[in-house]
Amino acid sequence: MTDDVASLTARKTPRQARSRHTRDVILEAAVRIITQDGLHRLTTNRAAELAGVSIGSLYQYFPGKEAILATLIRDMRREMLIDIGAGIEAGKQLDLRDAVQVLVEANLRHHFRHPKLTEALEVAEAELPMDAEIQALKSNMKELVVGMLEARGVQNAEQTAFDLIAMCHGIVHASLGAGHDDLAALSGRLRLAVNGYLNETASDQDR
Amino acid sequence: MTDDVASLTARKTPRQARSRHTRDVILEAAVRIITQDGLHRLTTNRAAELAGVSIGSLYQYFPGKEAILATLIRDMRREMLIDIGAGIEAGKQLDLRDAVQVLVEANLRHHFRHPKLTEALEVAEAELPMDAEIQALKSNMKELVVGMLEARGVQNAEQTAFDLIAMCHGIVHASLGAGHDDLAALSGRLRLAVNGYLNETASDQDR
DNA sequence: CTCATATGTGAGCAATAACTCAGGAAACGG
DNA sequence: CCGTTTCCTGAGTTATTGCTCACATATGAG
Repeated sequence: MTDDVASLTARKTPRQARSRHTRDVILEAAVRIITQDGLHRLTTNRAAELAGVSIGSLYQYFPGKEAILATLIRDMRREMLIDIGAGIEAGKQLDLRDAVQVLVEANLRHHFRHPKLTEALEVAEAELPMDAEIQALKSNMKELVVGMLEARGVQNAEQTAFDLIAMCHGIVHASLGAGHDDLAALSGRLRLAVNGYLNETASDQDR
Repeated sequence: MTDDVASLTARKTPRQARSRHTRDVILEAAVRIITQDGLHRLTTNRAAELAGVSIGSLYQYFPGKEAILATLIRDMRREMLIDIGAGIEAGKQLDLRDAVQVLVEANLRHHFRHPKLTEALEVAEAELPMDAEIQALKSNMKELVVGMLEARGVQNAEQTAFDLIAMCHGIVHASLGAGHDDLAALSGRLRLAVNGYLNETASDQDR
């Protein structure tokens, strides 16, 4: 009945190596369940069992399954934020289209690195009250992209970032769902979509 | 336990007006639950209660909640197929970009006509074994779009249709999730995305 | 009116999930 | 060593959900 954000944060932080291990084992088990059987098959009992840990231990670190999901989502968003930061740094000297493509490919690699998990966590995120940190991470990611666009003279950068991210996400999601697993081909199609949008908005300058 | 498609089809078809009514009342209750409380709050007991019908009656027409969802999905896809057919007919004389835009706006209106429901059903569809009719409906929809593109000289129409649908879906989904409810603005942005993609692929002819 | 068929009822069983708690085992500091 | 803190255990409680079944009621044809 606690519909609060409090129920999404860890209950106790490990102090010994032993406990950090059980915490990790629980998270790994959760990942295995999600990737193999799907999000709705994740339960606290099942996760504890698969982790080879008692249900009591699980509740010592997570107040519920939402907290487990929130932890995984946090980890994912942190990783993404780092990737985006690195991508922007790497594309510092590139022009608009190439710089965007660097980010697109970073995101693509993320999906291919964690097949199924990334998709599932994004679904979970949509139907979960996000805690402050997750929101901050997403906000930071957005700001990085917006800044990158603005630095290259894109007007209405907020809207552009929103749409570019949304349409890439749409294509990636649909492709993975349809079983397309050719990263290079996907990358090329995303480039088409992104460049097309950018050409259409910026009716003048660059290229 | 029955992971079959059999569990997705109706159990008994109504023969009297009375029973057709209870069947409809159940479906309406399911829709209310989904739109107000979300997909995961839909249970057979709850739906029966909200419908003012006994749980036994529900099971006379639906072997489980997946069957209810499958019915709603079928209805949605039928409606979409009709809309697409009408849209293609209406845009018969239009050029590629305008014809596509007609379809895009038909889809947009569908989302705005059934706020939340369409989104929820598409989520449900993704994690449900679709029965033959649903698959056929989706296949027909795709063929209509592909045919429309081919009739206007688009090469690689399959891929193009896939990507256009996916990117529009992505933008619509993200926008609705973010609370954007300005249909006209959304329509304009989708036009940008679509035209951009089309310009990028068809490096020659038309326009 | 009468009976066969169709439809409706809801108590209640079985399975599953979330979560607690009293107590035991391990680590750690001194 | 020994006491304290940390960590682990898992049977058991509570709540929810899916679903059945024996029985009640309505409808329609003859």
